Amino acid sequence: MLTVLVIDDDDGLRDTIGLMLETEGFRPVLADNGKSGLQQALSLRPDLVLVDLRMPGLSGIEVCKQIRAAGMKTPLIVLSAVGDEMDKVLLLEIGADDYVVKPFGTRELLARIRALLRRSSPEETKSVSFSDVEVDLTRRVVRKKGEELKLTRAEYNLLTYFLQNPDRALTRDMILNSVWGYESFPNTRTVDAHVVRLRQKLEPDQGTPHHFLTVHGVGYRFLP
Amino acid sequence: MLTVLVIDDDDGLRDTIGLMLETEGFRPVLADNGKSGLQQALSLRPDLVLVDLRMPGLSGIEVCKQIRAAGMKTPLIVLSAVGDEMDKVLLLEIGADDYVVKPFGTRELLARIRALLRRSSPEETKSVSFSDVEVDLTRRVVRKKGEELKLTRAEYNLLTYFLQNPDRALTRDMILNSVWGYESFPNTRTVDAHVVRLRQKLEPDQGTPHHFLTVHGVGYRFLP
DNA sequence: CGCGAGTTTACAAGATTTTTACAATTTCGC
DNA sequence: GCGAAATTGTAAAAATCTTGTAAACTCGCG
Repeated sequence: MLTVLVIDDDDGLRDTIGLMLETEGFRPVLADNGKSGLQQALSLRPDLVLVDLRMPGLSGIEVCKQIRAAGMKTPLIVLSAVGDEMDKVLLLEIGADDYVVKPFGTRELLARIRALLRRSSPEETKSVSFSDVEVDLTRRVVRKKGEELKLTRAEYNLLTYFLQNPDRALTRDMILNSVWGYESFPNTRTVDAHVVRLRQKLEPDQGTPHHFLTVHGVGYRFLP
Repeated sequence: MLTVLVIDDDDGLRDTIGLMLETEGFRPVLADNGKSGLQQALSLRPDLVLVDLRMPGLSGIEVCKQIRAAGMKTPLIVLSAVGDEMDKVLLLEIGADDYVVKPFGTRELLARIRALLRRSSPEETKSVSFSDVEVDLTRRVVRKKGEELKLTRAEYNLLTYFLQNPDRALTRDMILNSVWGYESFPNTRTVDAHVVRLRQKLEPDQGTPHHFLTVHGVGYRFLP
């Protein structure tokens, strides 16, 4: 019998899912916050984890990351609310395998659980691409026209941030906060310096950016 | 008549397998938990053992290890649930010979049992290799160009962790968590120290790593 | 005690990040 | 359109961070 860990602070939803899993032949284990959920994930080693993205305390993002940081490869489904920005890149960044947007039917959730369990055994390589650039999220390697090229940590982080926010005007402050975090306070010009290097390394047409566009007076916009 | 020991906590499955074995001309012996299964394995000396990986109490992993620790060479098949990470290295680490993913058909299980009995008579050595390095998982010995070299316990554990996670960017924390476990909290630089020694002992081209690559700002990546 | 394995420390070498300075470009009032 | 002011591009210098490595240290054990 397969154990499914459900981490969600919404009591009603958590119980609903638990009941559904039980009737469908799974063994549900419930956690009502990120901290205890993470502990159970690590000690229990469940066959699959469902985790709510938005929780007080330890967020779903953190839970996912730490589960992966502990070396566990357990299939992981994120439950996200409607407004949440949820894309493939963020998903892979935090190590999740799939996501379901609330509100969802139990049928849909079940289908995704089964699908994930079915395909989770063979190791998939996870990558996203745009134009002639391919970003391999598990290897942390970037290829342009198939040939591997080296990005530094900041460049790589910036790139994945752009990938997570395609076609949106992003201020330098937004970028700094998201990519550099709240701890460090670099000059906003730092962003420019790194964008320059991304362009040098990734733009197909040197001299005229096609992907990393500048939004004058604001910041940048990434166009896949 | 060949005796087959079945260790599984799932009553239905255990009985199904038992029945199947009986009709196929084997003598099945059933155990519903790891502890009694291990005892029976040691006292009964069966010709083959089927063991469920995930059981309360003594897990299948432990059962396998202890059977091997007791010096028994009995063929051993692991029954694993879908989500379980099950690769050649782990399999050999714990001393199992084959595995079947649940749910499985009795035909498939039977075929594997027969195949294993057929080839289990001649002593097989179990190893994985990369470049000119050969890792003998049963003997816990590493050879480079055929010549045996000594790895310490930590070095060996780190190496097998790399072997289990080829071609993936691994953070120092992931490595620490998986190789050193949650109990001890060594400095992350400890990882570096051990990687250095693995490189010194295993890299063919001293000075430029071909297998133990560093991912600057992140950790390491092992390339077989 | 002395040994061996494992861990930490220290520091040099190297890589990356940030800042800086100046050139190029864009914006905007006229 | 013109020119000043603001903004951005860019390369190179400066500051910081990371890693490789060896040596020092710790710990358990015969």
